[in-house]
Amino acid sequence: MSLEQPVPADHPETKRKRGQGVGAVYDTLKREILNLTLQPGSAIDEVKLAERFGISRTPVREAMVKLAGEGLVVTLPNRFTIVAPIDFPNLPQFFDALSLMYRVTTRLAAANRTEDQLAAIRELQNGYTQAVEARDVLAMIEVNRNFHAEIAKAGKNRYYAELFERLLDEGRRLLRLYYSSYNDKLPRIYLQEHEDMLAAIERQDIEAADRIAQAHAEQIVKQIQASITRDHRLNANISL
Amino acid sequence: MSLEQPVPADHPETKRKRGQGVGAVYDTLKREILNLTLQPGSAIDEVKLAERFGISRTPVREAMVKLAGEGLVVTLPNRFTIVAPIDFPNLPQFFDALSLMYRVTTRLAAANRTEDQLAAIRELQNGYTQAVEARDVLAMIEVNRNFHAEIAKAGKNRYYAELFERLLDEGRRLLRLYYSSYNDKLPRIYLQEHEDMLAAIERQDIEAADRIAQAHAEQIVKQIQASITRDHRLNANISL
DNA sequence: TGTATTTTTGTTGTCGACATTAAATATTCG
DNA sequence: CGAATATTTAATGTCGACAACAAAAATACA
Repeated sequence: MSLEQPVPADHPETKRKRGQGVGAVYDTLKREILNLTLQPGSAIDEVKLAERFGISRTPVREAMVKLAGEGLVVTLPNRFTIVAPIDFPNLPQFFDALSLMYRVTTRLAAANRTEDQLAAIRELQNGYTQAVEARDVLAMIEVNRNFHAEIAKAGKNRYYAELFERLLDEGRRLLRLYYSSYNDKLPRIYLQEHEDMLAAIERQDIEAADRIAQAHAEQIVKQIQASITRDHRLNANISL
Repeated sequence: MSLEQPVPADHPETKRKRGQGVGAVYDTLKREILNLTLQPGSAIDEVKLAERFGISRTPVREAMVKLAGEGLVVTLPNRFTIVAPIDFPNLPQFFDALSLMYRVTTRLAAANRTEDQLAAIRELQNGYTQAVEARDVLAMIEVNRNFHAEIAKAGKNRYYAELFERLLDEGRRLLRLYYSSYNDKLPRIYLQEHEDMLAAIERQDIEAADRIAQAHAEQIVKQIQASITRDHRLNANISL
């Protein structure tokens, strides 16, 4: 089940400056993992990657170590490195942590946001609106992530922001998995919830921000869970 | 201000098996950073490390990348890697996140602990008692960290557990900084609080666990803040 | 024919060497 | 003598090569 076209070649002839190879591999791999361009569980070939980027294996390996540190890939010693599988049995814990981070970061944003940060968040909300109108699911998922990441940044707690970004990234894979086709209803609900969230942050209403964030989290969790249940039923039918 | 004797040589002649070099460097560096054996902000020499462990620079660098991913070191491109400085202006956010993780992990532990995990936690509490009796500050700090990390593990949420461990580690440096000499009063307070916490987890009293964890967090935060204030006053006097 | 052992194959983990970079030092010129 | 420039120095980031390792394939043996 390939969700995307074959990966365009990254012009290995493009001369990269010294010290940028690791970052290039890291960024590209991360994007491809979160977009499900690289299938969870699939093996990653160091040599091919090195050839693709026109560099040696050393910087490729360093990029792998970074990705492994964030749990995006898993290294099997002396064998290979695989794209981190999606850990379905772990989803309840994931949702729990995600919900808490939604709440905490939105609360803090309401308390600590500056005008500039408010504007940055609003800018992303505009981008989300455009993505909905363009029916561009990919863009919606990405902008949604950045919207909440920006709120976390405005909350000014890097520990929460970091964990939240990790959770949002992991969530991107789940959303990508279940919302590959456009569905009209959901995005509009989220749109309104984002609007309310933004308003609460603007008027620095911490308790309202908390309530809205909690509701928003529940909404999303419910949707993903429903999608998974639906998916399981489909699979069950196939095996009949 | 050296807090420890010169580092004992790690027997470079000790033949390590292939694939263990990175781990050895990582573990050793991590311990030395958290013990303040390596001073925050001090430079780390890749070549010397390679010589010390009797390996080449490649695995040393991979260990650095891992440490950098956890925020324990900071890499200055094309220059050197330094031990992560202690970010004092960031302490309020640190305390906020630490307190929340104390609460969340203790709550979850009360809800989800198995008998085995309960036993493991109690075992660590015994170790803490011994460290207090032996007036061994170093051991107290380390066992304290492991005690709470074990509680987090019993809570069965790896996202919380991971963040919490990172915070506890960072906390170790602060404690090490301010409690290098033994003070009789504090450890006994913590001892009692740990006892209460363990009891709440045992009888699966979630609300009590939460309350105790919150109080425990406040206690610790207050102590560290007081130490820092005291320290600042000392410094202020010096500059008079 | 099925199982145990050896050989082959592909990939990893590590090494020593080298070019690139930025600071430190020496040199030039006003 | 002092500031700007050139040179040296020291450490990094990267490379190509090689040996160790684990799976797969081939072979031997019961």
